[in-house]
Amino acid sequence: MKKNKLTLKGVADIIGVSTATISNAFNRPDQLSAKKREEILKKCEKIGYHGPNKAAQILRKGESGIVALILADNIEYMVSDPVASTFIKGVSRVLQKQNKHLLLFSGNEGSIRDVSDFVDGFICYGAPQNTALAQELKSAVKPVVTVDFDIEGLPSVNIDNEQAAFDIASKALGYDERVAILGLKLIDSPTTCRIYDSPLFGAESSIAQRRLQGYLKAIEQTGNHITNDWIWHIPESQSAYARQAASEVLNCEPRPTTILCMSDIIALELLQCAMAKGIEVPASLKITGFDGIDEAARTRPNLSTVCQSSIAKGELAATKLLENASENTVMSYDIISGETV
Amino acid sequence: MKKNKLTLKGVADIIGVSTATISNAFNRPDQLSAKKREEILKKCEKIGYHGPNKAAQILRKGESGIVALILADNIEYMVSDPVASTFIKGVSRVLQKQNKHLLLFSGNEGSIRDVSDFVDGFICYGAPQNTALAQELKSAVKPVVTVDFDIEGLPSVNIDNEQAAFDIASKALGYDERVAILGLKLIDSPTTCRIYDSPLFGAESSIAQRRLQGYLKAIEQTGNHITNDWIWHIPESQSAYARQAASEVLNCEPRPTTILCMSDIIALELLQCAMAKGIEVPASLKITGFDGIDEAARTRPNLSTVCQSSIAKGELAATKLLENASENTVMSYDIISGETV
DNA sequence: TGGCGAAATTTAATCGATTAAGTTACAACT
DNA sequence: AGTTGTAACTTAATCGATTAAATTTCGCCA
Repeated sequence: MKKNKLTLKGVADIIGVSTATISNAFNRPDQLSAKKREEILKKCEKIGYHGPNKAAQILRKGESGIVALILADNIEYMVSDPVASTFIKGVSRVLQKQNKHLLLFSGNEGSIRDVSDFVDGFICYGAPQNTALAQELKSAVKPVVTVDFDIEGLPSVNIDNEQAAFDIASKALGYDERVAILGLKLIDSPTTCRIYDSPLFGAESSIAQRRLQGYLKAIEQTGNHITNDWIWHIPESQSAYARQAASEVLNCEPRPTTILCMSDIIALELLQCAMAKGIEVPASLKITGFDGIDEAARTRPNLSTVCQSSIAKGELAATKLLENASENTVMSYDIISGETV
Repeated sequence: MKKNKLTLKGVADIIGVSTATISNAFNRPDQLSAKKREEILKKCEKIGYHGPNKAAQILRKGESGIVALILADNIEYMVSDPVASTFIKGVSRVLQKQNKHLLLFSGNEGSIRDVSDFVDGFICYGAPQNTALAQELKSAVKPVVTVDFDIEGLPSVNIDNEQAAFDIASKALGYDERVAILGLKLIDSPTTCRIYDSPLFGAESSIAQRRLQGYLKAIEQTGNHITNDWIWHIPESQSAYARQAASEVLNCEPRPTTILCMSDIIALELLQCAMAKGIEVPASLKITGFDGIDEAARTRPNLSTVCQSSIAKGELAATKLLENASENTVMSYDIISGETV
């Protein structure tokens, strides 16, 4: 932790050229002769000047090479969720390749203005819980790419959640089913519960709403029906929250014959509960998941689910941001025919 | 994405006071009357000036509120490893509480000088693979805290890896054992292999070396012995890498009676391979892990391992950095008596 | 009313660069 | 030789703040 007080000015004095020339040697090779450039760089190396101060560059150039990844839920949860962390992987892979840096930002705390002055843009993963954030994104000074939700006017990366939900549900549903749904973030409640008549969550249309629409459509088209008290709200895609819903839904009398889950984590937890109770899957209970996490393919029986590539999503989001693209992208997905339907 | 061209100077002109006063209103309440301060803040709010530009502050004040977390392996791997991501959780929890921001930095690429000018400090998690990084940390201009390894002169957070390894191995070892070790990052090789006579990895003493010392000591003290060809090197704590080593070690003739694994991920993979082969654990094969990840407690049989709190480690590392502490901290660990020894 | 000290506010230097515009040097051409 | 064009550098304004030091204001008391 030693102090090096070398500045462009100082170095310029030592070497005997102007600050502009040194700056150009580092940033704009075409502005000086290759020979002088070599010479300058070599001398800088020798006296221990490792290039222009980054903080000053950020101020002057207005760009830092830092991209903020806003995790709509808190960071704590996100890094342990397989889907989210795979997404982060994708983002970081692209950023690294382009020599950019990744700042992790919690959507549930603080304002993006805290960092807006020194980041080059935002990737927001997942629909914001607090509407203030959505508002801030809308009026952000720096470019924004949204993922897994939409905000009017901002470029986004999504799959067609409604269609995907419709597809997987259609695959599962027979003619005369009792259907339940284990939904993710459907309403504004921090605890697992049935939704009954609660208003659906979020002004901005979220993946939860889209998936729900898809499910409902499939249920209707297959001639089945469902009431709100057989729709559960789970606040986060974690086993602990899912367990409670799983237990409740499996205790219903009569028991559902098909349960549509809005994430694999939820579905796997449900599957485990069902097996512990000796319920045969899929013979007397069909289960569908959503996401296509690795673990879903490894379990026995393996899960029927919608597989989307989180890593590709991350890569695409980062690429769009860096390229300042403005259109929305709808990615493809795969319906996995597992052993649970 | 609209442009707001408000600067301190502009605001000062509008409101009719000096730039210093506005700056003080935001940063140093004691420098002006409470009344005027209120008035200024209110007016700023009205004209849409949300406080001093952060980029300029970073340059002027020399602090940004950004902490860089260097992941010695690449980010990609780290966010999916349960131990590392739990650590990140701990770090982010503390930073968030103090209104600091988290920058994720890959240890295997680029120089920390790329960010040194605009971060307030570094937390380096895990021993650097490239020695250049170790060198850079040593001479870093900003504060550094190392975790799970040591660099002379820098504050660190560790458990006593040698003692812990000794403890867990001692628990497993009987009098007349055939012992094998599945080691993590023992040598400088990107593939899984036996170490034979390869030189051990890393100039800086790493957790791998310490754990190995602990194992060897326990092996010796219990009157057993081991040769290098029964020590495996696994480059990263991932199932895929572990699988190969597990398969090899279980095919040895005669088969080891005790296998010491340097991570839970490795141990769990080994356990699974063993069970698939119909080997009875612990009756004919004892297994120990390291780390104490949640999953290790949930498997059947549950794993005998060393449990260290990654979240506490993360919190402590962040706290030390923010407090500019300079001493080393040795954290405690628990020996988990599972069903695999 | 004048004087004094503390509080409030302003002045101006500084943080460390980038870059448009201006200057100098020099080779090439008529 | 004189002109011209281009390459190579330098000058100086600017990015948007912070803060020590200087100045002004003001309350209070003799």
